[in-house]
Amino acid sequence: MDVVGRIREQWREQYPDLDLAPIEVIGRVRRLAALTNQRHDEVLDDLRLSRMEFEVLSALRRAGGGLRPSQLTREMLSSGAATTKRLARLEEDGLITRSTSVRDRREIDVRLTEHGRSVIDRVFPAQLDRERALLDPLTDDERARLGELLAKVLAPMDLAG
Amino acid sequence: MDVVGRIREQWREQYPDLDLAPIEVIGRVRRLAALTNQRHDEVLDDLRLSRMEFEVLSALRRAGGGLRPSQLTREMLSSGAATTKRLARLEEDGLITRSTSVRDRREIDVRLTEHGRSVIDRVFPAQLDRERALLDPLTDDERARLGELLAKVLAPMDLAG
DNA sequence: ACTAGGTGTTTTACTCGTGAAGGAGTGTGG
DNA sequence: CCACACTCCTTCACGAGTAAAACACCTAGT
Repeated sequence: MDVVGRIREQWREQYPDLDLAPIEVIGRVRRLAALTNQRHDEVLDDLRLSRMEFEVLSALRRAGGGLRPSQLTREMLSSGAATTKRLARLEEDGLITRSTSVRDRREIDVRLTEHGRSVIDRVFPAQLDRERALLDPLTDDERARLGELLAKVLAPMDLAG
Repeated sequence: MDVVGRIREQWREQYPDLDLAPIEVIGRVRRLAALTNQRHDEVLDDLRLSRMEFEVLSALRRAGGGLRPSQLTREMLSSGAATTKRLARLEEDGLITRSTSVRDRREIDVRLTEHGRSVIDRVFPAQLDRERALLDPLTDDERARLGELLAKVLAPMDLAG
């Protein structure tokens, strides 16, 4: 039995009449996220890059072109203030540029620099390998099934909030 | 297609030759954890209780008796310093007591007060209902299968560290 | 008994996130 | 045209987390 299974056992002893089934999913999702975040951080620490800075570079890289801070904020499920700080730091490190849009001068166009792009092109595949290794215990079919089931839970939540 | 599916599409356009399958699982796990944490927080905000304080009370409640700070730290995957701060606040609010152990005076025995216990006995079932609602899109079989698959990924990680 | 080393908790100094207020820019109805 | 409402981004004040050092205590070898 895994850690979450033992936790559920403990709860069952305390609350024998409660339906504790949701723990099996939600508890594991939260714990798995915490652990994968830790692993992610270990790799990035060596590169003097925080996980959230990595997220910014990733969002820019996969968008293919420039993004505005408000778009980045939406992608990252965090506050606008956090985005400003991350961008300031990434700009100082020469990984991105910020330029005010000509058509609407409230808007900022955030873009990867040459250097920023080369960093993310190096780091992203390495992170992907790391993630693939975590899924080694699953067969390809199981991995696909797991992805489907997660999508089924996630889809309505993303619509709602 | 859900948000993570669209993100994978974007990556595929940028890196057509990379195996992006891990995103389907890891990306969804992380996003789902972030969203469920947000929901959790909403409920707790009304009660002037932070999510991490709730985690402390939960760990104590399901343990059935007293725990030491180091045990709580392990349960919560966070630093010892964080545990100290949370316990200080919970003690001030009258939800727990801290007493130094007699046999080994380095150790602290953390226990729920009457009040702390009544708070968690009220809040925990409510959170469980909330979590059950999130899993409504799944049949019972799907929920069970999802739990199993997550356990399969989680078990080796928990052993490792 | 003394001390060297180990363990359990707290303190310190710092980073990073947040909500709310602020500043700058756009645009619309009178 | 101009004031008012709205949007986008940033700044501010603060709360919470962390790593590392400090502190308190125990224990085993001499």
